[in-house]
Amino acid sequence: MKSDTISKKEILYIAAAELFKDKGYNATSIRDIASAVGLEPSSIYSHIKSKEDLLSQICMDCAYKFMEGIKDIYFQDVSPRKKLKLLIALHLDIAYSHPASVSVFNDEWKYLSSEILTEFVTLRAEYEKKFKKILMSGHDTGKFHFTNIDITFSFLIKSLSWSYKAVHIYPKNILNKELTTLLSRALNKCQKK
Amino acid sequence: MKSDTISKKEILYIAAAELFKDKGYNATSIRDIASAVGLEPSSIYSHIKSKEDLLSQICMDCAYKFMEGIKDIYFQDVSPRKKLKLLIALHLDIAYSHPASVSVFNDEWKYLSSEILTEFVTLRAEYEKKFKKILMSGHDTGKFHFTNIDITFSFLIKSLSWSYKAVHIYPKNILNKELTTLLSRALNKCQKK
DNA sequence: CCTACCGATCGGTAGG
DNA sequence: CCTACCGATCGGTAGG
Repeated sequence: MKSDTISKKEILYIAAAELFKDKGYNATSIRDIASAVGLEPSSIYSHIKSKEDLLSQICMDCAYKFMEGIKDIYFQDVSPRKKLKLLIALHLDIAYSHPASVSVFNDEWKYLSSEILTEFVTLRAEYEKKFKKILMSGHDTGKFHFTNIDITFSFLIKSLSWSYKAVHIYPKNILNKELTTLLSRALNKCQKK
Repeated sequence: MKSDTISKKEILYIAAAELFKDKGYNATSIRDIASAVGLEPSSIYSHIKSKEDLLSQICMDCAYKFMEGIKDIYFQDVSPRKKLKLLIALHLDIAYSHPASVSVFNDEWKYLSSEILTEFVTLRAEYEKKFKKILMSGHDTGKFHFTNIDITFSFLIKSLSWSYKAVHIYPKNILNKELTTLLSRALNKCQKK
């Protein structure tokens, strides 16, 4: 059955993500990928049409996972504080289930060629817009405290985007708890006693 | 005079940092660097001995700037909270004065070859150790609140390390103020009213 | 600092 | 999926 076999293309995809993460996209050759999956270099091209195909699939898959995740959160009828917690969980869920892909998504997307790059950047801009709207709704209701929305967004995204590196060090729930505490407090104004 | 001339080597260094930042180390060719400074590719080798020489100079210069900066802060007789503020200022000072180098330092160091890589990683480990000691001294005196020192360190470092991207967007003092507020609050336990 | 050039490696194709 | 191979580009050297 389709659903319980893993295609050669998927094997290539997984091997490529791992290699791109470790060596970087440009330093990874088709020959590296071929030998990782036990094929001759030219045989790769029976399954993909170019090296960049692998990169764009990895990056776009991740981008769509984040988009779907934030859309779901965005339209839920819960408080901004709860939405922030869901966003943290979203980043950790994706990072912990696909750490190599997230690494490539974070660090190698800039090597996408123009067509796909445009699509990627557009998606990322939509994500940023939704994320900022959630932050602003918390800001306007006095739940979140910050001055500059752009700085605050960049700060939060960078705080979340290294989490794929923690996959083999801490269980997800430990990281989730600590980051949730740190980030919630960061946006929370302290009452002076 | 030596002090008011800028050597060809320094020109190469600056051009390389800019190109490595924009295209990545592996995607930047000696020919790219040569044409950026108006030389023939082979002439580069009158000033440097290899392409990796440029990368290692950029990365190690940055690494030593951070080391010197943290040593100075570490031995000052001020509170942990003040030291954290000085650390934020250190990261912003270096990022704002050498944004391209900091970008390369952050993202391209992994392409250093083994000898220099070892030196780099050692320096970074020392930096991390000092940074964590500052955090722990605040923790032990009840000034900083966190559970996991490693997660908290990674969180802070990542929060600071994107600042080179902000150089052409916000004045340094704006970014400093916002980050100082966010990060101070992140480590600060809120008194319930 | 240049002209001329080298061996190695790259992504990818032809043909079966 | 393989053998055989291609043109392009790479970092770097020789020699002046």
